[in-house]
Parts: sequence; C-alpha cells; structure tokens
Amino acid sequence: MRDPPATQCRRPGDTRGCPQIGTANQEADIDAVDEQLLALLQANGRASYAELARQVGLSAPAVHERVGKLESAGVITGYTAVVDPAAVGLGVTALIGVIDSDEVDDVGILEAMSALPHVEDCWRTAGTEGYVLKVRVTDIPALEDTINALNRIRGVARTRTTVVLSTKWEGRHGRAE
Amino acid sequence: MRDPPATQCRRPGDTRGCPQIGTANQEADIDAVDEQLLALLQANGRASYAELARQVGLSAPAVHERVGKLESAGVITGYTAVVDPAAVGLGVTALIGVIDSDEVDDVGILEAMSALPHVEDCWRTAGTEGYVLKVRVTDIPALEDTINALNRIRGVARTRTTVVLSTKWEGRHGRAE
DNA sequence: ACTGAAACCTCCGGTTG
DNA sequence: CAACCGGAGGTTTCAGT
Repeated sequence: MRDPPATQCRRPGDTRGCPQIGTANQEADIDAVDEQLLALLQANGRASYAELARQVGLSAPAVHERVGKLESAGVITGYTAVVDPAAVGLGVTALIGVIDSDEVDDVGILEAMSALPHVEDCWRTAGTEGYVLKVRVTDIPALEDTINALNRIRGVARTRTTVVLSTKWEGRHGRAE
Repeated sequence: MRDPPATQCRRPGDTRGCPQIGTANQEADIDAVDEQLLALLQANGRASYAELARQVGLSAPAVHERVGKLESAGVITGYTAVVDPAAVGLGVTALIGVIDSDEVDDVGILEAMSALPHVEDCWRTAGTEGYVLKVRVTDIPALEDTINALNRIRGVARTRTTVVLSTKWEGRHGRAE
C-alpha cells in the first residue's frame, strides 16, 4: 500500500519526531481547487478521494494527484484524529510562559521541554517570556509536577502559568461559526 | 443468550460514583486497544481500517466498529488535515490576551471574537486576562487589524499581544521521544 | 469478534487536450 | 502538464455464525 504521509518527517533539520512544524516552505502555488481541497480535508481528513472529487467537480484520480502534490510540497504535513482531551483523562489545560535566563543555550531548554510529554505546543515568543507552552494534564497535581519540572530545567528562570477554565474553540480554520 | 453488543457499562467499582450531569463526556471506558487506535489515528488520521487492524491485531470489521463507537461516544470528534500555515499565506502567529471589563456579558464578547476569522483558538482563562486567543494572519498589518478589531469589541478593556517568533512544535500527542 | 461477499475505492498504466 | 479513462487489486461494510 501507499506510504502513510503522517508518520514520518521528510524535512531535514527538524526536531525529532514532530510531524508538524511550519518551518520552511513559504511559497506554493495553490489554485482555487487546491484551496477547496484543503478546506474539505481540514473539515474531514478522512474524506475519500472519490467524495472529494464529487465536491470539487473533478475525477478521483485528478484529486488523488493534487492531494499527493500538496503532501509532497509540504502544504499538508499530515492527518490527525481530533480527540476530546477530557474523554481520555486530560481534564486540565494550561498555558505556561517560560522566562529563560540570559546566557544559556536554547537547544538545551528546548530538548528538556520536549521531554515533558504533556507539552502539546511550544512557541518561541517575543516579549518578556521566551517561550509559551500549552500543556494538557490529568489534574492539578499533575500540573504542579509539570511546572516543577519546567522550573528545574537549567536556563529556566521563572514560569508563569495561566490555567484554562474552558476551551471555547480550538483548531478552527477560517470559517467563523 | 448473547450479551448485548451495543451498550458498554461503566466500571462498576469506580471510586467516584457520581454520574455526570448530562452535558459533556467526562470519561468513556477505553481499553488498551482503543488507546492504541487513538494513538494510531492521531499519528495518521487517514490510516485505513485494514492497516489499523494489522497494527492492533484485530480484523478490519472489528476495528471499524470500535472506531465508530469512539466517534459516536465523542472521544474522536473529527479528523483533519494538518496544513502548514506558512504554505497557505498565514505567516504570522500571535497569542493575544484579552482583558475584559467587569460588567459586560461574556456571550457578546465571545460572539464578537468568534466573528474574527483568524482566531484559531480561544481559551477562557483564570488570571488577569479573561481570554487568551491564538491568531494566525498573513502579515503584521493584518495582525494590527485583528488587534484593533478586538479592542473595538464592547467589553474588551485591553489586549496584550505576544508575537510568535517560531513554532517549535504544535499539536503533539503524548509521546515525547 | 471473526468469516465471507458485494459494493466501493484506490491507484496503476495509458491517452487526450 | 493537467486531467480523464479503464481495470486490477485492496478496502469498506454489510450480512450471518
């Protein structure tokens, strides 16, 4: 069968194992049909090529080829199931700003943060906080553990945690509901 | 005398005996195979049922049924293609804290924020900032437009914007390699 | 949860505009 | 070069056991 596009990274120079990073590609030529396909696949990542073909008015092979090109161009970096965090026992979400001290290498901090399994997102930011993380944990004690672990990282001066009371929406693409 | 296949009972000896009040799915019973399926589908949302069946050691119809139940139980809420934002012209990411003034209804603020198409995530937060948003826009002028639009919302007292310099990772699920 | 079968889809080659 | 066509092989999705 065909190789699954999401499981392996093809770009050199990325951090290990992370399927999606918006690093390199600035430009790709995407016409109206491609945009339509992207919107359809963002709304339903398991839509069959035949179904997509019906919606955009092309044949299934044509759609298959276009999607394949979007994948190999790095526009589509993978496909994922969206899982309700609460349903799998991750009831607490928090945003944590990490203030890094001046003279320590970023790579070490990044590797240490990456080793924490509950850090879902990691952004390098301008401003007082060098990094902002989104973490999801089972409960408040687990959040405390994560905060403690972050503060033990060499090069982390301080953290500032904002607990998420409720998620209004997440991962919305374009359309205003 | 076959056991009914449709309904799954919750664990009988559960320590917290309180059944939840009808709103959201707190917990579903998820066995080891289900967790495996969730991990596989988060890694590759387009994996075929046959492929999943091979990986978990079941038949394809069995996997199909299990995934269907995870979907209707609300554990899997959807599938989506992961698109590189830069490749579709969204080169600027920012986190915006929204400080709401005291005496205005939340619903109005939420609706107004929801109307802004570039607000991908919206979290209600504890702390000085009532909401934190993640926005993705084409460029800095577009970010300015979004900030201005947020500040025009009735009930928004102030905003605090943190520009994302680079995304280290996003949407990671569980595994820290 | 497995087997078997029919409908469907994927995906290859070749062909056209 | 992008898109269609045909068909072989794999997949989904029903039954029933």
